[in-house]
Amino acid sequence: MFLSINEDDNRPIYVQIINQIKEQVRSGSLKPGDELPSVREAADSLRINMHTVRSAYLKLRDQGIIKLHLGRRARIAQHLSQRHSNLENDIKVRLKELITDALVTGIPLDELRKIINRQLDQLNKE
Amino acid sequence: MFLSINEDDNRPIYVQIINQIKEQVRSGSLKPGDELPSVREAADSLRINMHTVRSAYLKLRDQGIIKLHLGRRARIAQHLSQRHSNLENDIKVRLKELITDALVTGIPLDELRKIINRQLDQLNKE
DNA sequence: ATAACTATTATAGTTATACTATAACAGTAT
DNA sequence: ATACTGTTATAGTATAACTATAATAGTTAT
Repeated sequence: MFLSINEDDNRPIYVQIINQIKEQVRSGSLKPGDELPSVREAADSLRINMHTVRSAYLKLRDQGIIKLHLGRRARIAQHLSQRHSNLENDIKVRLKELITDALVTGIPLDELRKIINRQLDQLNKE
Repeated sequence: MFLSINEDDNRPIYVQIINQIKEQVRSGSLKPGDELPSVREAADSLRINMHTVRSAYLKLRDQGIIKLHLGRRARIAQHLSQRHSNLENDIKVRLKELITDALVTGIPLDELRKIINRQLDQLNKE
């Protein structure tokens, strides 16, 4: 299974699951139509409750990333990337806060620029 | 007063306060040594409880951004920007998630680059 | 010194979030 | 049929994010 829980990560378990699935979608490990593990399967494997997995799946469904159907496993949505202006604005707000945090905690602007470009460039290469 | 609460923002009040103070520090509206409003003053003005303001101040103190002393108002720390590798790593993790979210929700990489550069460039001009 | 401001600490209660646990119900696939 | 699926319901625990009140203690101005 491609899911794991990091005990040192203090974010909620369901958020960690969401992030991991999103990352797999971004990298192409998960493609539209691909099946996700069933909530019971994932829960047993991660030794957590079924409902914790389900809450992650529900959020992903609300974000249009997966599709849920009674009796069938969750699947990656066929048509990802439905853009909403709200989402773009949310990204901008988070970006602004991230930059502020970096600057206030002492990372200089030019170094921040480097860190960002390094991550963006790495995505271009993939 | 330079603090406000956005009802539409679903983040906790104390987080909003933290972000606003950090942004003022970044922009230079608040400089090292400057006094913050007293917890009671801020609480009355925002119509919230003293302890909500205090919890924001405690977090800011833990991040080394403000100093607290019994009987005296909180002040912006003299020596900001104590860099910890943890903080830098935290920034990188948040950045990666932000990029993933942007890509998965349909913002193309080159446009994301533009959005980021626009925000960074704006800071250079200030 | 005392009054009026500060922060700090303690205690208690409310509401919401993030779970865990169990069970029943319903659709799907073999 | 049966063995998977998701869905719904109900209940409980632990923690976070507050609100409320009050007592204690240091600071500052008069």
